[in-house]
Amino acid sequence: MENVISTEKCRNSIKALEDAMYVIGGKWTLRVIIALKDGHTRFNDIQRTIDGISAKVLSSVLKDLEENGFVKRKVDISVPVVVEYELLSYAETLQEVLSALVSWGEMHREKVIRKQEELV
Amino acid sequence: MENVISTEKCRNSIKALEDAMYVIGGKWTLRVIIALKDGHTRFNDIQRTIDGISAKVLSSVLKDLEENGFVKRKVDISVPVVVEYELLSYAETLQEVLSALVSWGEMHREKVIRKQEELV
DNA sequence: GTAAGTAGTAACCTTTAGGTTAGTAAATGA
DNA sequence: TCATTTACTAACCTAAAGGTTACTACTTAC
Repeated sequence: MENVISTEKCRNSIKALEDAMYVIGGKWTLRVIIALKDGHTRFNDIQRTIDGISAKVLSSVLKDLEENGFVKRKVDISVPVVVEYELLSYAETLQEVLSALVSWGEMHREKVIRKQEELV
Repeated sequence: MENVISTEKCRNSIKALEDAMYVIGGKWTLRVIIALKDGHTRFNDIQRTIDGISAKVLSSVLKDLEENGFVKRKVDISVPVVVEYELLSYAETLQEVLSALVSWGEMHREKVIRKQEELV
């Protein structure tokens, strides 16, 4: 019985992990979120901040972010139309994931550099 | 000056993030690490625990994990040959990332379910 | 004698995320 | 007047991750 419960817990964790990776695992997803956090709210502005992203990809990432409740798309019907992407508070729930990834990445990079230096 | 420093910090964080995603962002990478953590050390054993993974993919994931210092491949030259994959202590550095992803995924799933219920 | 298990690899195919190019329509700047 | 900016989209293409099938050579179990 104990066992059944623990394996089910385990399965749930794995599902959760896969869900998380599905939502934020894209090549550009987190970078777009960061650009929005840094105050870039408009399409071309975001595209300019993120080196290498194409309009097509940015557009689809923004749509996904909207669907997942991270972002609100606000259209100001003026001439010309102004579209603004607003980061919603739900995006803040990613903070822990984000900082865990960044600090692990920094640590890993240092390790890789140390290893390279040893080889010289 | 202030600005130069902060934008460089920012660029570094982004690099770190991308490095991290590059290393652990594969479809199966974290699942293999979890299987190893759960005490599955042999090839076919790991493959059986991870539903859907093919031998080819498992083989390449294990090679990557070895290269990145997460895993040691130990061959016991007996008849038949026994190969064991040992999780190294470096894999423990992923703990924070792993639990952040799992708990975020669980939270997100609950949110999605709540949303679906509202629509009924 | 044969089926299944050991730890994979080779060769091939498919899917899909992402990249590229071109174009919209209206407005502003040089 | 011509180029540029706005916020995209359509159509197409590429690369790479991953999937499938078949096979190795040896051993044990039935």
